[in-house]
Amino acid sequence: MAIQVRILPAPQLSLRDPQDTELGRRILQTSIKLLDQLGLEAFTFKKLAAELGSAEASIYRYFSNKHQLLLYLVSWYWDWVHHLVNRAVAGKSTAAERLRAAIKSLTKPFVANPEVPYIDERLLHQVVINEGSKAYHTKAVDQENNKGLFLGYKSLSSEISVLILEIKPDFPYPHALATNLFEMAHNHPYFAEHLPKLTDIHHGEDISNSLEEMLWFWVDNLLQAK
Amino acid sequence: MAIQVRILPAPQLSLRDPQDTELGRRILQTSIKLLDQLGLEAFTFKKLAAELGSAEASIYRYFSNKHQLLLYLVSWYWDWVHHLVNRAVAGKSTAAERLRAAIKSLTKPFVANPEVPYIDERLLHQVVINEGSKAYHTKAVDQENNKGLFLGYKSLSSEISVLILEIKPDFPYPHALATNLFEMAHNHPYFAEHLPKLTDIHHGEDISNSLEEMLWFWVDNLLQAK
DNA sequence: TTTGTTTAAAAGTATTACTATCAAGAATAG
DNA sequence: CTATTCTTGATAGTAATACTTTTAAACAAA
Repeated sequence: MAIQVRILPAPQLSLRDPQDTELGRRILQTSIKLLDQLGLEAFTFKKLAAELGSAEASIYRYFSNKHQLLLYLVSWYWDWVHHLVNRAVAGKSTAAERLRAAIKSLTKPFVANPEVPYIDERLLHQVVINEGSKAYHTKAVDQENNKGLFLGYKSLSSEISVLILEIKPDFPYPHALATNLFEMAHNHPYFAEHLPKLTDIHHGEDISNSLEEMLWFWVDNLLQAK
Repeated sequence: MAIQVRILPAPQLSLRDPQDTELGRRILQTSIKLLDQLGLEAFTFKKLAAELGSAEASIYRYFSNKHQLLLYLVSWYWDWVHHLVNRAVAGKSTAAERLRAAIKSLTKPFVANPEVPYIDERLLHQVVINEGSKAYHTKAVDQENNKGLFLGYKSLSSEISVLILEIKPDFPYPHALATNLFEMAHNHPYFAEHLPKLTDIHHGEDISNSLEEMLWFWVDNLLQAK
């Protein structure tokens, strides 16, 4: 019996859920590939349609523009990471073990055998590292936030901050620390590759291990505050 | 005698230095205002020209596109903050005092009497908070980095990491901590305003004081690591 | 006075970001 | 099994964007 994971992004994130149709799933799969290759700026629905052997107008039936598609993908990503965190945290008995496991999931948000056939989690992880911050750095943030488009990110952040408070109930900055962990988990691999002067971890082999170590160092020392 | 501060961005950051001409200075002044009002996506050279009562083609003589203009402004910003940090650090006798002063400059990068008449530092600070990360989240990062377009940011980061090592010579992540301070200094005011669930500081009156306090808390605890 | 530089104005091109229409095929309901 | 609805691909069209080019006037420098 194969257990299928299905992430359910809020309906406002698309005109209709692309996961429901063959074309929709191919849009997701191919847009991740193209976003990785071209970057958000050079990515267009026209190029995506060409790659799909489909028509521009067909894509517009799923997403009203490329920003909405990006929001969908980013939101999918955070729901996915949330799922991984939940699974990793499940067995652990102490709060410290749970936080440690959560950090491990954050720094390695993909699995050997992809569970969702039309999403390459490894590639999506790259895309979110490269383009993710553009999802909320826009003039429409407040509107989009009111529509609940950032709930995935916020609810994971909130869950991590609960873990933090379990370890140290009087820690004054649980949300900031949680967010900080996410930001570091994405920024430092990017810096290591492109702007190495800005970090101390090194591009190459086991970057996710040194990243995990660094995040744990942060948590461990900040939670020792008296 | 009036002492004039003049920031000198690398020549590669513009086709010709806008600070040299009246039109150039008006381009800087007005583009900051428009970027703040419209955001990078809706900002165009056409609108800027209209606002200036000038022609689109005239602006293209200074900057080859809006991304280059953004890079120029961001670079100018970091050189400016570097200047403030240098000044703040100057009198202090201990490394801890110097770091504390640097953090203060980071969280309040403007002065009562603007020293550069054609740049509103307060507004530029806002623009860099909102749009700054787009300067390096692009497919051309590596090229642009090789051309030295991010030297302003990197050299300030390097200076702060030296301060960190003066306090604790065996601290394993001086660059990451320095970068982290910059990122937090920009992200958390943004979060406080738009995505308050992601932070613990509050939008309003003395946000820069609570921000300074939080950054110091970070530094102080991380540097206590044994 | 001549020369060079800088600008505003206008016009033109290629691409982007959509919107609308239509016909064929697939799925679905009665 | 037929009528209807839904979905897609194809085509065309529009407005805005991101430039580039040319020209002529203003001005500054030699």
